Amino acid sequence: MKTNLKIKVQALGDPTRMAIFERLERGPLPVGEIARGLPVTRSAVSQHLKVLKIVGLVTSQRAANRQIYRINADGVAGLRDYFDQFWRESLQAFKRAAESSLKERP
Amino acid sequence: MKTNLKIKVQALGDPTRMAIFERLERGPLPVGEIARGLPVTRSAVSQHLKVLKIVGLVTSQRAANRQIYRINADGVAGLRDYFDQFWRESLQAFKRAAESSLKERP
DNA sequence: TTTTAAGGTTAGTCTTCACTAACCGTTAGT
DNA sequence: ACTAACGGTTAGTGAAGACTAACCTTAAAA
Repeated sequence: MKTNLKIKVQALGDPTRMAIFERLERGPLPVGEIARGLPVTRSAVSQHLKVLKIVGLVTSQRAANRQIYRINADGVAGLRDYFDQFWRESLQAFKRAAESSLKERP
Repeated sequence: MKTNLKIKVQALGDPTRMAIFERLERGPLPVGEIARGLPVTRSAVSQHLKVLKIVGLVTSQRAANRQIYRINADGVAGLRDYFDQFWRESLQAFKRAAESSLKERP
């Protein structure tokens, strides 16, 4: 599942998609509601939601006429875990580097 | 500092930049070493490193001829914290939604 | 001093992709 | 059945930016 992480980051790399993503943080919303307040057309929002859904950052569920989108918490957890792991690894690398440079000039 | 988060994600949204970023996970490297093994020229790598540096994901330090790049752990921690916070918030929103729908059909 | 290697910068090209407009299907209300 | 609202899809366009090539500076080695 590590492969998916890159395309998730890639998906959020677009500012509009990031804005949509943040709009869903507080709870599920229909497409029209998401589009309201964004400086792009509903069509653009729809396309972005499609991408976010494909990469696993949101899910959708229809209620009659409406399509309700919500955050996929598991997808977000994956991102957090990735950066947490990355952070740990780079910190460890930093320690190793500090120790070896300490040996060079004791 | 929350503003920086978006441009950090935006920076990592580019696959090549992500590859460079991951290349530095295990420890600091000079530019040439980073470029080695990547399917782009050293010039491209240099430009990408400039972006990563501006957004605060890497730092650089010169050693004689070479420019050594390393991960900025604080920058990564910011990303992790953001997604962790986002994850918590969306989970909470999910619980709220589940509870209210429970009241509707008891 | 000349040479070699390392890295940053710039100009220009080319590809990617975000966006709009127009259209279609679907559902609920009249 | 007709209408209105909600969403998804497509084609075409435009702009952002990733990339290369050429050039520059700097530092160490010859």
